[in-house]
Amino acid sequence: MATVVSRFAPSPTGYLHVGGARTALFAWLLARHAGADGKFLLRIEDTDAARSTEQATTQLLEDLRWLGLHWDNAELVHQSKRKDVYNAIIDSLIAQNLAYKAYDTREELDALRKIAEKEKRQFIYRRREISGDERQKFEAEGRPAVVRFAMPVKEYRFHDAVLGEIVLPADEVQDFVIRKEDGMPTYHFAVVVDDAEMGVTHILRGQEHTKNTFLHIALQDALGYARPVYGHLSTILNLDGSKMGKRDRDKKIRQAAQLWLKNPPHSLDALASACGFAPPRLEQWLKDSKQQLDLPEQSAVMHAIGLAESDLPEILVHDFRKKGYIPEALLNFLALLGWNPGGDKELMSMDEMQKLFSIEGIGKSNAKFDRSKLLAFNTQHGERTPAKELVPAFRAYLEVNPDSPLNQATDEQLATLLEMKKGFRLLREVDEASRFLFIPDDAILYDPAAVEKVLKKDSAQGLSVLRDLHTLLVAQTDFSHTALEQTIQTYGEQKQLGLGKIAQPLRVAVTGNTISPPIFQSLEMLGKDRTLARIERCLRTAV
RNA sequence: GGCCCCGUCGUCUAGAGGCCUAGGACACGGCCCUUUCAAGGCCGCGACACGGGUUCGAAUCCCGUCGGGGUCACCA
Repeated sequence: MATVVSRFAPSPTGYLHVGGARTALFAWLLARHAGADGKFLLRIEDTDAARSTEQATTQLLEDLRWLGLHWDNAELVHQSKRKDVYNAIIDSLIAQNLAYKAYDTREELDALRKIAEKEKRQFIYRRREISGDERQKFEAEGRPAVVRFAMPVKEYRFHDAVLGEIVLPADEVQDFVIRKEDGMPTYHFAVVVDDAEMGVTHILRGQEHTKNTFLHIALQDALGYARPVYGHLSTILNLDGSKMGKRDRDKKIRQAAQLWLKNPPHSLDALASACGFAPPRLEQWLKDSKQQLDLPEQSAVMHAIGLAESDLPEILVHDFRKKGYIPEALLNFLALLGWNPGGDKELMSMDEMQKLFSIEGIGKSNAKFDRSKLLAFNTQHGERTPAKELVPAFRAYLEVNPDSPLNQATDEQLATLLEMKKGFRLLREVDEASRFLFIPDDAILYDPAAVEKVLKKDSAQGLSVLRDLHTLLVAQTDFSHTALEQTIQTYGEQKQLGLGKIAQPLRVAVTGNTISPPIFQSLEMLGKDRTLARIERCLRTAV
């Protein structure tokens, strides 16, 4: 089998979002499919100092680890640290006259673009000869310059592994910037050099890069690099057809904030002080849909206007983790957005996906992200995976939900909980449904509607059942769920009561609510003392 | 707007000229099971964007129309 070296090369501007996750997954799958001959590399594209942050890199790695998309290069490649490498190559390109310094100011370029636009033609940048005098003058006055690659004017074509033959006619060829004024290479230059140096053979990336590929192959030709296999992936869209982006969360918060300001009327200053913002900053954000808040700012605003995390669309990998998705399920779902192994196969383990993956199976058309299908996938993965194996995912969930009392639980307990709630849709459901087991007895809050319906109605039949049960359970020595069920079954037969009439009062007494994991197992886990304590407290205080 | 890509149920898709009165999954509706919530079982609803060709025969090939996406940076 031929060697496959694929890579994922994100720019660190925040948490990983699902589109990026899918790109990473495909590249990972491609490498893993090749087994021992495959490598998956990770590189950080941080040539844009203004947008890249250290923190974002950390988050990115964390997300990738959570997904289980492990990379094979021990040492992470940061483009920002390779400036000298790039510049040496750029200088040699200049020496060979394959690249040149261009002194146009941004204003000049803008003006040229405007003119082109007015004349309804495309702006094409080609080398503009300047006299030696002029050059000297520019250099003397220290006029800033970029370096452009002198792209040979000819037709370019390449075979895209997913899209097929792609052509760029010669009249669209132009000289593009490879070194910015600040001395950093542009993305186009850095990718080409790094992919070559890292020995990358397969590049899977978003469709927005399709046309960039011509620039990259021109550079490869000039530098004598081999041309890797390219495959451009379709875009993931929202259900309404809009592009699924990190901004969607921001958008939702902005809408909610505007609504909050309107009815009932609140002042901008009130909101600003509630979330600790300077009013002008807040106002700007509210008006300008291009502005974005960072994560802490978002939660400050959400807190101020009473918007819950669960009201926001999940976009970032982190959101899905926090919500209680299992990484394998997310990955399985993502994989099927634009790829399928052919036939009816849908539910797959990571191993199966690795085995079945191929570039040929990648589709060309955009896919809409349907969360309800993802939810179903999560449910099915949860169901088919043994509870024990789900514990790490549950832990990872709890890690980002530090407020959950389940953080106190042992792994064994978590496994039991998972087992009890088999059929759960989200880990969050297991969490929320089990919290009653990990809070103090006197912290149970009785839902008034539940008390009314289950305990008080029908001349307080529920209450009298509860008193009977208390007596029975005091005498109960074996508190295993099977023994408990036995006892209560017998009681029901004697009283001619269906299990519902007995289980529900018990549920309310122990959990405060009408919804819980299976009741007998819950009682077993709670233990005799706490069960009795809760029944007593309920009889005493709930009515 | 120029250029590039795409177009099968509401959604993800199977389909590579006859196997298609178009298959699966999710969602939705109904029924069943049930100690709650789920899960599960069964049944149902539901698509080849449109118009022309080519062919004995087209969801599959060609052309056009329409629709969607991408891209036109010293951002990646």
